Amino acid sequence: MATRGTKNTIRDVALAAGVAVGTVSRVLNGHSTVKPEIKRRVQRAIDEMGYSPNAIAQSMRIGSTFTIGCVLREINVPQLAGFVRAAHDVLDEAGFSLLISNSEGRSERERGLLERLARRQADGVMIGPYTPIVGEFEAFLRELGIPIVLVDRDPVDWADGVMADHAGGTRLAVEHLIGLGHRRIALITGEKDLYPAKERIKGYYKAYEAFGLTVDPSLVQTGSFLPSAGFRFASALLGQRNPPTAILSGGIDMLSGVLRAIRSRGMSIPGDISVIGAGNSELAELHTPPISIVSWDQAEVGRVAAGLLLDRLRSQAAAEGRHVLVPNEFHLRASVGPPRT
Amino acid sequence: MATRGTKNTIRDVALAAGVAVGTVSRVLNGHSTVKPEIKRRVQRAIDEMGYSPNAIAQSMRIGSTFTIGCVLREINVPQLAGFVRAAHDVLDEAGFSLLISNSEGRSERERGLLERLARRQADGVMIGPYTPIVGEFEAFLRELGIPIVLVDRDPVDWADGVMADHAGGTRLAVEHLIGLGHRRIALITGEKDLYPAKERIKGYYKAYEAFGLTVDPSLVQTGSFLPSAGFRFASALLGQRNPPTAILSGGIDMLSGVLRAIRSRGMSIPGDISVIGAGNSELAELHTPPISIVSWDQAEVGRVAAGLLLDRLRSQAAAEGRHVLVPNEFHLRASVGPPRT
DNA sequence: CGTCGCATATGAAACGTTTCATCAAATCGT
DNA sequence: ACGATTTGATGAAACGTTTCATATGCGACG
Repeated sequence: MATRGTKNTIRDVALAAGVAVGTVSRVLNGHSTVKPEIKRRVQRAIDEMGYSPNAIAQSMRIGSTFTIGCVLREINVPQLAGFVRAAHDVLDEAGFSLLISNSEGRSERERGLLERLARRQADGVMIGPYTPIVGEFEAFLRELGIPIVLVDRDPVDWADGVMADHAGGTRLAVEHLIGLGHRRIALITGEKDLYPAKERIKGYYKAYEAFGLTVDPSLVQTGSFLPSAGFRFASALLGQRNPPTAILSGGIDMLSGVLRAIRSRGMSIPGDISVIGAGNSELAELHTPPISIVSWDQAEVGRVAAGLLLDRLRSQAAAEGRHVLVPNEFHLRASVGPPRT
Repeated sequence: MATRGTKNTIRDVALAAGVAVGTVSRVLNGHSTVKPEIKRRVQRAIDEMGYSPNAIAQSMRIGSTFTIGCVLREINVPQLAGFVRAAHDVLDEAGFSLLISNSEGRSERERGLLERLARRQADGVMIGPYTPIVGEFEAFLRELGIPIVLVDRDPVDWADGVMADHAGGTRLAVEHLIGLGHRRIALITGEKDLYPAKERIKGYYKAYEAFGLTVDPSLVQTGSFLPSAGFRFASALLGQRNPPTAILSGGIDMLSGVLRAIRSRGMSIPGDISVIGAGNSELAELHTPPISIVSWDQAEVGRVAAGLLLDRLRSQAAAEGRHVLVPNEFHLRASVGPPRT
């Protein structure tokens, strides 16, 4: 209840209760046996002076900070915020705090942030790095000495990972389009060596193969997940001599750029072009017409990532990395129709 | 470069360099004078063993953690994520880390999270509490002993604050509607004692007064900022015997609910009803028709919040709380038209 | 030539916990 | 009633830093 100007310590509590600091500590941590009468006395002292233990000092002693770091490209995009939110809930429940940061997809920032997390003795890290996890950067990650969960990245055997099955979802979507008669289907997505882009391309090719068709490589545009890239790629594709009849927007926040590009050319959806996005959003749902999407449960990805980390922290067993694949679904909405003939 | 299995400490560095730990510390912190030759020797030892200081131990000693906490209702809504993002950038620049958490607008969670931040010795907190800042909760906040920046809440003299001028923006919007001939304008917004709601109501009334009109109180629906409330309130209003001809959605993530409600009744915008949202979003921008909005610069709010906190940390001077009002603008888009007569 | 002062390096204390080896007191069995 | 055992409290060490009061070496000055 009461509060001094100056923070009081376990020593003050011990003094007030007339016991040794060790005893207060045992009471605080419910350790072994403390005589009920002493326990009450200590408890009362604690309550009266509104004492609560200094977590930094505890961390220093026990070597664990109950802090998890999270390094993503951009927490400002709703999908990733959804991931963070879900992971937060799981961690919070377990008494862990979440330290977040934006890498902006820049390599040196990713390194810097991770070094900071290591210095701060974070107990674990969730990260979806843009730096390729090979060679020097891979060594760097391993030597950090912190359990890592990779988020939507190629699985490695020395770390846990969660991924969404972009290949599967993309394949469903493309097959649907082909079934409708589309033969010129564009796929735009991010840096092509990054898992989500790579998998979408893979799914795209598989669909074409399944129908015995050959891909026009000029219809696959890759390089950046940014909305601005969505606009740029879509504009370029639509301006071609022989434009696509359908566009797959293969990045969680690229859809708005693609829609702007279509709109700026005065084209209609799905009359002039069919559109499919990646990841659900209010935009996709409430757009006119509603945009079909390939989607997965972002919250589930967050929960799994946090869960894997907690598991690893509990059982120090340095088992092999575990990898969880979250399924992808194709949601058909009015933005998809047969190609204009 | 090299890395031992076990983390090495300043002691190891001292040993390797053949100096005392104090000397290593002085080198690390660029303190006073160290003979160049010694400095080189120490630096080399540091580099060779890839040593980096344990931030927890540093915090313990110097009493500062370089950590800022952030407690919001829901980081999953893009507007708030935008706030977090901007604040993060400013803090990151200054070497601070950001600890985030979701209060879900629940009082006991807010308290719990703040207690946790205090235990962790956070250097400051940014918070937009849902618990009214009076009486016991106010005392609790003050006694936390951590600098606080209130985000979009009523200003108090003992803490800094950033607010958006919702009253001004709402007034502009309502005046525009009245000017177009609207007389039955609905305002839906959150818990009516919370700053953003209260201000919007204030602006709404001011606009009516400015035109010498009287308000039909049944058109002002308050109680929750959730999208689901947007749907509920809008549905109720549209179902009235004498429905409004315009709706102001007075909550950053209520618009989708309002739009769903309008859609579910098969009404057209702006033919049957004019719509204005709060806070810009891809949804508002790319909707058909685009939705007019009352908006403010969320990133600016985040930057200011972080800036106020850093200022306060630097100059321990316990000056009075400073308060920054971020302006609101009305963006007219196609979702607004004259009322059907 | 002795002493003062300055430049630098040292070692120990301190930050607030937890834990562990002791130690004192109480309880038990015979 | 007395040694053996258990129960429960104690005090100090340890975690990895920073900092501060000393200590040492060295050139300069009277």
